[in-house]
Amino acid sequence: MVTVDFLQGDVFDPACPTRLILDRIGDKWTVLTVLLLRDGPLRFTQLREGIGKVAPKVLTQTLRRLERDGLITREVFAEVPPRVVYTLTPLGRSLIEPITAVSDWAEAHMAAITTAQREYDAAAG
Amino acid sequence: MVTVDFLQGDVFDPACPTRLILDRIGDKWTVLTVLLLRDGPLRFTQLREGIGKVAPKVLTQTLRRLERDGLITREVFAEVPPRVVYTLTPLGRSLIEPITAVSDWAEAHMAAITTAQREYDAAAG
DNA sequence: CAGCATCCGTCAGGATACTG
DNA sequence: CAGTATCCTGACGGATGCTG
Repeated sequence: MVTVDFLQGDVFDPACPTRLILDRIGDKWTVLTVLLLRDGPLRFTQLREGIGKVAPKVLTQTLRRLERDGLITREVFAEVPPRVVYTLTPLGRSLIEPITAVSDWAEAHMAAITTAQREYDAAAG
Repeated sequence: MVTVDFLQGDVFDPACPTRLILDRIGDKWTVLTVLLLRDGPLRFTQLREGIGKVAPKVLTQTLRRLERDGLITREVFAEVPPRVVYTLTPLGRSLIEPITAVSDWAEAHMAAITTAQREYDAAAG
């Protein structure tokens, strides 16, 4: 087993924290949700509309996971009709920075990637 | 549609570069592969053993995708037995930095996340 | 409004066996 | 050695309908 010792922890261990976060980041709506909440708390429907095309079930799953991880809080107001507000915790807010690092990289190198893809596809198929 | 204008590009667009990279990062072996290649070129079997439990088919998929995106190169030596060497391109190498940012965040906040999870699970189930 | 319940399709990922 | 060829499974994501 090769180790990657410039990273603490064993990325190869399925229980590795980095793997956990990578999995979160990898799923379809988590990052988008965090980004949407960046400018302030939002209600369920606002998130739903903000994201575009999410089934409520899926959004709920995403939100529950984020809540469980301590990245957002869920506040229920005992009103009729009910109102539920989701807010980034400081922990959740702090995630924006590494996300942005990835995003910046993506923006910066998108052209190169696209070019590489075109060349690859042209070369063989 | 809410926009997240502190990020260039529309993260909500499925064709968004950030989404593309996020998807790559999200899949199971891409990041590990890049990290393994950090210290120099490796052969197929070395990667296979380094990762631990990957079906050859899956590793091939991962490598092909990385090659197509221009993050690694694939060199075939016409020998018997065949030898194939994978190497990070400068582009691929540059991805290590944002990955590390995420990893560092994960390490730094792992304890907080685990605590949050335990509390959440204890509160309800 | 904010979801839960239910059913369903897809596809990444995996196990296994075989080959240039 | 470095894959390819097959077959298979499960979890994620989605569509729809209903309810406190």
